[in-house]
Formats: sequence, C-alpha cells, structure tokens
Amino acid sequence: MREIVKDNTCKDCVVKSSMIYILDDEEMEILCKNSIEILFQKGERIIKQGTFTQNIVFVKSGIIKLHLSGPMHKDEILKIEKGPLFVGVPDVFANKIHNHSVTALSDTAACFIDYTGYKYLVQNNGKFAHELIKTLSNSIINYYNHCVSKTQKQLAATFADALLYFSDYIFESNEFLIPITRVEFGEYIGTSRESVTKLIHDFAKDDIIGVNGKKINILNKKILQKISNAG
Amino acid sequence: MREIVKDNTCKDCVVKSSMIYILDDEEMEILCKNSIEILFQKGERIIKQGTFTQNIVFVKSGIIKLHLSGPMHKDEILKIEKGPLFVGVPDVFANKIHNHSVTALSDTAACFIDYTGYKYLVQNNGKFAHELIKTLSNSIINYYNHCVSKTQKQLAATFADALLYFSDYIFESNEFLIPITRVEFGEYIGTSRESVTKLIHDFAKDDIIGVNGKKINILNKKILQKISNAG
DNA sequence: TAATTAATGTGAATAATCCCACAGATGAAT
DNA sequence: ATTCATCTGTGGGATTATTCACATTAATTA
Repeated sequence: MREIVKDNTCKDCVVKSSMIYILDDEEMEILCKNSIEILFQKGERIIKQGTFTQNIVFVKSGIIKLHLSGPMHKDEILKIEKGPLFVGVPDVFANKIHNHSVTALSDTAACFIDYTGYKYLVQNNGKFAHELIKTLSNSIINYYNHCVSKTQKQLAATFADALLYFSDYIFESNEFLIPITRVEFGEYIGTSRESVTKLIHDFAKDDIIGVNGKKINILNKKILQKISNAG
Repeated sequence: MREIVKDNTCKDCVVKSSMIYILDDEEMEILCKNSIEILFQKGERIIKQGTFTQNIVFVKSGIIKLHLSGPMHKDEILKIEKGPLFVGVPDVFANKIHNHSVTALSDTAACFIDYTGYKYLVQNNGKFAHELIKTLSNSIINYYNHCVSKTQKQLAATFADALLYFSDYIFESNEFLIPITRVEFGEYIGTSRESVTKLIHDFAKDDIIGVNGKKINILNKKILQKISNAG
C-alpha cells in the first residue's frame, strides 16, 4: 500500500514549517539525514499508539487525526489537523512509547525523521528550541480551551464548533466532504454515532446545513455561530 | 494580605525543581535576579487569567489550582497541583496574556521570576531547554489522558479518580481535608455542586469513604479503584 | 454480479445528569 | 453576639443523551 519516495532531499523541499526556517543548510542536513518520505492512503495509520518512539513525523500534506484508546478501550479523537505540521513530538520527549495514534484521513505525505537529529538541534540551536517550546505551549493552551469548551457546551454547540472548524480551518470552504465517519465524528465530539446522525438530521431540517452523505454544505453560518456561542 | 519576603537568594533556596539542577551559579543568578518571593493565603489568586504575562512563577510549596473561565463563563479547574513546580510557563511562550488563572488552595510560597532570564536560558542552555521541553511534553500527554478519561468515564468513576489523586498524589495519605469546596469539586470533575454532594453521600453510605465536612477518610481504596476502572 | 461487510438512519425505552427551590450549616466580619 | 454571605444538603421534575433493536444503504470483495 504505502509508497516510499526515494532520494528525499529536504533542502529542496518546498513544504516548510515555521521551525524549519530557522535552520541553515548544515542543520537541515542534521535534521534530515536518514529521513524517509512515505505516502499514506486515507485510513492508514501513520503512528500507532503503544509503539516505541523512533521518529518525529513531518506531515507535509494531508488531513490527519490524533486519536487514542482511552481507559474504557474506546477510541477518542484528540485533534484533527492538516499538514504541514510535526506530529509525535511530545511523545519523543516524554516517553519511549507513543501515547496516541496518528491516522491519515486523506491521502497524506509524511517524512519520518530520526529523532536524534531533532534532539541534537534542540540542545544546540537555541532558536530551534525556542520555536519548539512556542509550538508546544500553543498546543497545550489550545487543548485546554478545546477541552473546557467540550465539557461546558452541550452537544449541539460542540457539533456546530466541529462544523465551523472544518469549514473555516481545515477546508476553508462552505462546502466539503466530512473526512470522518459518523462513528469517528462521535469519537471526536464525545458522543455516540446515533447522536451524530440526529444532530445532522436536525441541522439539515432547520436548513442550517445541506447534507448528502459525507457532503456538507454550510447554508447558514451565522446560526451555526449562534448555536456555538449559546453553548 | 500578601507577605513579601525580602532578600530572596535563590542559590541558597533548598526548594528545587528538576530544571534548576542543571544550572550553575552564574545561570542561577540570571534566572533569579529580580525574583520576588510572595506568600499567598488560601484562596488568593497567584496568576489572573487575561492579564499580561510578566513572570514565570515558581511555586515553592502549597497546593494550587489551574483554572479558567470557559466559553460559557463558567469556571473550570484544569489541574490541581502542589509545589514545587513552575506555573504560567506555556502562557509566557505562547501569548502575551495568561490563558488561565492560578489560585492558592492552601497557604503557598511562590517566587515571581522575570521571564527574560528564563527565556535567555532557554536559548543559551540546551539542557535547560531540553528539560523544559520534556516538562511541557509530559504536561500535554497527561492532559490528553486526563481529558479523555473525563469524557469517557461516568461521574462516579471520575469522582473516584479525583479522590485517589488527592489520596495518592497530593496528600499521600488516606485521610485528608479536601482542599476545595463542593462547587470547585464540580468545576474539577465536570459536574454540578449538587451532584458532588450526592456522590459523596453515596460513597459514604457504601462505606467507601468516611466524611465529615471537608475531612475525607478513604476506607476502601480497592473498591475506589474498582469504580475507577469500571468507568 | 452476488455476497459480505461496513456505514448510516430511526424510534422507543432507559438512564444519567441537570436544574430549581428551599432548608440548614458554617464561617467571617462587625 | 449578631449579621451577612458563603457553603452544603435534599428531593424531585425536566432535560439531555445513551442504548438497544432493527431497517436501510453504501462500499468492498469474491
């Protein structure tokens, strides 16, 4: 299934994260030696929870989910994100074992980077370390807010937030294909598959969204935002 | 109310965090110049959400809560922790504004450290940066797990987890005074004051805990753990 | 194409939790 | 000691969301 791209020359790669701009050619070489680019199909797992950390993964393009199997052995989606971004970073520094999984929700290009180079740069390039710390800090704060919002709002508002997130951030369009199943949508907003169905049905009935299978059309974003704010 | 301690000489301070051990005398001086130690009484706010970040705060001793006012203007407790630890760190690197508040739940000694020295060390001492990154990484991963656990378990299990956390981690004793009110307990485990009352009542009725106001006695830790695991 | 599996929709019954109203207890301040 | 504010306990109806059982519709594979 997976396709491996030979001769991965990071220097010439046009896809960049903010952290990368700080590096000079020599440092790029340190980071990228032994890196391998792999293409994943939709649904394929990029990082598996419970495995040993061996790599930092740079997602060049594609939509991915961070998810973990919780104490009740139910899967929960922590975040849905799109490249370019690094994933698996906290696991490398905190544990020897990946705390959560990363799975492709669309076809995805990802570079597996040996973490020794990454760690070396952290210790020897203060700006690189500083950028990483900024990224981690933002990640913590965003997740604090996300989690509080999820527990304080009721389902309809959290569902509205998810739709706005897809529309405004992930796809930047009012029309898109939901990149997850109803089951996954439940795992994302913290409810059951059936409740997702009902929410979609209710929103469609009120002409807030148009629905055709996975295809969503945001018809009334103002009401969506109102529902989000009302909690 | 607050007492300011003069002549704060960090070098001689016996309270240390793992990050501090890395520093030599000169670096300690960089970190600690202009630092001020302040004593807070139970209930006093140490960091206020929405204010500008000016300091990293080192909590030398005492129990504190990290909490934030969510989108519904309801307070929620993110974490309950005890010194020694640093607080306010992600805010300093992510924003100019504190994302959440920190409030003393017991009498607390805290050092306010100008963040410029802290940032300087991050950029000029690779080990210090690396330690900070480890700390932040652990913080993210723990909060992921905490949040997933809270959303997947039902109330009784989350309540049991909180009791175990107080008993095993915060107080390291089977007998302790809950450091928060029933309202705050609700804000911590994500429920209402009344539900907390009922949970306490139910657990006491089943001789799992003994209760007298804020005083808690863990009578049957095994059942508590069973409830926690059952979800 | 048929066969099979995965994904989705639906309604009713059930359960969990919230919310409201009021009563009592505690603690701080004057 | 008295007052006032905060904190806590209690019951029950209202609300929200879950669960179950089954029907229906894609999607995939033999």
